[in-house]
Amino acid sequence: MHSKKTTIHDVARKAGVSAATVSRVLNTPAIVREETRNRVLAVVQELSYVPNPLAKAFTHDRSRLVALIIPSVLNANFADIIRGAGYELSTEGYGLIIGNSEEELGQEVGICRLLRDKAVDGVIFAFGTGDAPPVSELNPRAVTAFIDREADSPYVDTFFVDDTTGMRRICGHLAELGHERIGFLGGAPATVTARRRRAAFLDALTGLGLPMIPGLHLDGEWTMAWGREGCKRLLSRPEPPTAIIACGDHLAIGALRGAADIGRRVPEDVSIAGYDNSPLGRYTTPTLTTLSFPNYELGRRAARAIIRRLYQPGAAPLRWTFPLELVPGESCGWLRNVVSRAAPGARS
Amino acid sequence: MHSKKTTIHDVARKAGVSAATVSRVLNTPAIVREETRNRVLAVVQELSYVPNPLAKAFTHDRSRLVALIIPSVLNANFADIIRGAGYELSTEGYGLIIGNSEEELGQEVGICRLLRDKAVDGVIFAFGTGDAPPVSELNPRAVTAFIDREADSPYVDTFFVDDTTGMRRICGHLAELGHERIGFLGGAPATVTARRRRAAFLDALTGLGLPMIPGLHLDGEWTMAWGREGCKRLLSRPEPPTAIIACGDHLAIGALRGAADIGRRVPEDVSIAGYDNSPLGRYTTPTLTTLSFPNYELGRRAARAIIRRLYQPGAAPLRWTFPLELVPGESCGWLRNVVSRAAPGARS
DNA sequence: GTGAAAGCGCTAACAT
DNA sequence: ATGTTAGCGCTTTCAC
Repeated sequence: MHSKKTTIHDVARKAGVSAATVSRVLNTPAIVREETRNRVLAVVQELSYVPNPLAKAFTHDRSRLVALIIPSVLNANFADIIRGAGYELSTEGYGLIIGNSEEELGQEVGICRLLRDKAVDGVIFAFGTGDAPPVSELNPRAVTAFIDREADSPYVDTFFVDDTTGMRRICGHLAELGHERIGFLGGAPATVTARRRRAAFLDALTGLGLPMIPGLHLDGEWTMAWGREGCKRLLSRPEPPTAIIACGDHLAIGALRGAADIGRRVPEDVSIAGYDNSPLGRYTTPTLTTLSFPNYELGRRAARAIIRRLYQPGAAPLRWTFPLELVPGESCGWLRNVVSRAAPGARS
Repeated sequence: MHSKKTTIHDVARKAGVSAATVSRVLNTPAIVREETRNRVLAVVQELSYVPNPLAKAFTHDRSRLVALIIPSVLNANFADIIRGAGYELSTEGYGLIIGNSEEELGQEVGICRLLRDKAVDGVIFAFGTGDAPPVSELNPRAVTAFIDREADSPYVDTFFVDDTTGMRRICGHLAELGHERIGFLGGAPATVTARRRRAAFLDALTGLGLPMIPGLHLDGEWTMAWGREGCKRLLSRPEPPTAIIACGDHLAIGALRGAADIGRRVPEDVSIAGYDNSPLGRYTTPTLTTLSFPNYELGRRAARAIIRRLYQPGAAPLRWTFPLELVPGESCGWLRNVVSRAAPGARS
């Protein structure tokens, strides 16, 4: 049990040099004479000296900590963002703090306060509410980056996915399969993500000349439970949709279950499409037709952007939009199968 | 644009007091005269002064940061541990750093090095490899807690789940349903968790007087892919098991898919049980018979333990074992259905 | 190339 | 009840 931690002065004394020299050996080895350097290094080794990170952080006024605020750690997609950001940050010697907002602005405020007390160097806001993130609660020095969320100031980097094209791909796919009555399961309307996807969906419908049936477009929450419930609601209508787009894989998985609850088979009775290419979608039965979603990449890019901006505060703001590609699965099928089977009411 | 951050001295000067008094107002308000206090508080407000957290951390020699090292953020169970720990920590003003070990000891070493540079106050090791965690790489002052992993030193708190009873419950359930040929899909044998669950399974078999058929007990990895593959392997045997226990819900979900791949129905053709009560198991079709698993609670308790030990370094080590209860789902059914294999008659 | 000294912002004795 | 002083461990001028 060491009575005291060894400091730079202990090393200096033992090596017969000044603390400044030890510091130089450790930080800018090139500028110190080789002989001195080796001597110091030997003592460092011998005493197994490790510079006090807290003191370093203090003198540098940098914690080398970056936070990622996401609506939920339970969603496998967000988990991939964590992975991407974590990978990028750790290779640069940065630590990653996770903030779980549960989609509430209040929580975000609390998290930001906490982060201020942790002196994080940067914050990535991913998805979340439509409200402006409470950056004012942050350490003013902290730089920010946004994922699928609009920035409220210049000099922040933003990363989006191309929902417009993505929705067009999914809708186009369903249209090719003969579907016209397409239901839509939306996320929490309080989130920009949900609003944007909904708008993109309607846009795609129009672009493809498909009928617009507002009663088939439901808003909800970002939970599997809602996917299940919403799906049942849609399928229980007198004129149910023949295909349903759930604008998130979690919703889609819930929808799959909802269909099963009321004895509808997918895709024989109804086609169901997801949105974020969750790894889970490869294991459901049927597998999910969905959209490739660059979660890992989004996390990496946002982390990169933070680090970059830490070193070049005035760098031009990045604004990146990732494409979304169709990932065909078994959950969407031809309309004729539905027609031959479904009984209820007339068709439009 | 502030040319400089306002410090405690700025506040002191403006309020006509010493820095020490400002510090007292902020930290131990009770001991300063009300009038002075109010005056200082007013200035704090006016200058919107926020104490430099880095300086605080430095002087206190405490970062108020705790790390959680888990094998994967992609697993919904681990996510619940994150949630539990995050909740507990944030209410105490602690930040949570996530370390993703991907089950590799090498990664753990790297993470611990990183954490040392972040001067974390405590580390929770959850699951992971069977090797001793590289605590030596940590800041020696950091306290530790372990989840489902054996501690290598006294004075650390450990949290386990009662695999023995848990496995007995599952096996007992299957036995009641008439199953005797029970297959087992294990996790990565390098992890203690996998080894313990396997041992508990064999133990349960013996306890129930069920036949021990080693060929039906497979080791693998902690992935859905392995669950799928392993399941197919078991079911393709000349004498396949009538029930399979996957010792993790991810494995079980993979197994469900594996059964579907080769056209076996669950539970009509084969029963499949999971292990960690993942929320996903409620949404699969069929829903998973599994074991309640106190992930959130494990995270909370471990975080609590860390905080406690931070304040009482010499506290007696905690060793807690959580019970595991059966969570019946649709994925396990009566043996007679398997035997007859014709009509899907009664369901359990 | 290296040392001396100042200082980052805060807190904790010690005085008063 | 409040002010003074002395660090915490490191980096960084500025001399030499």
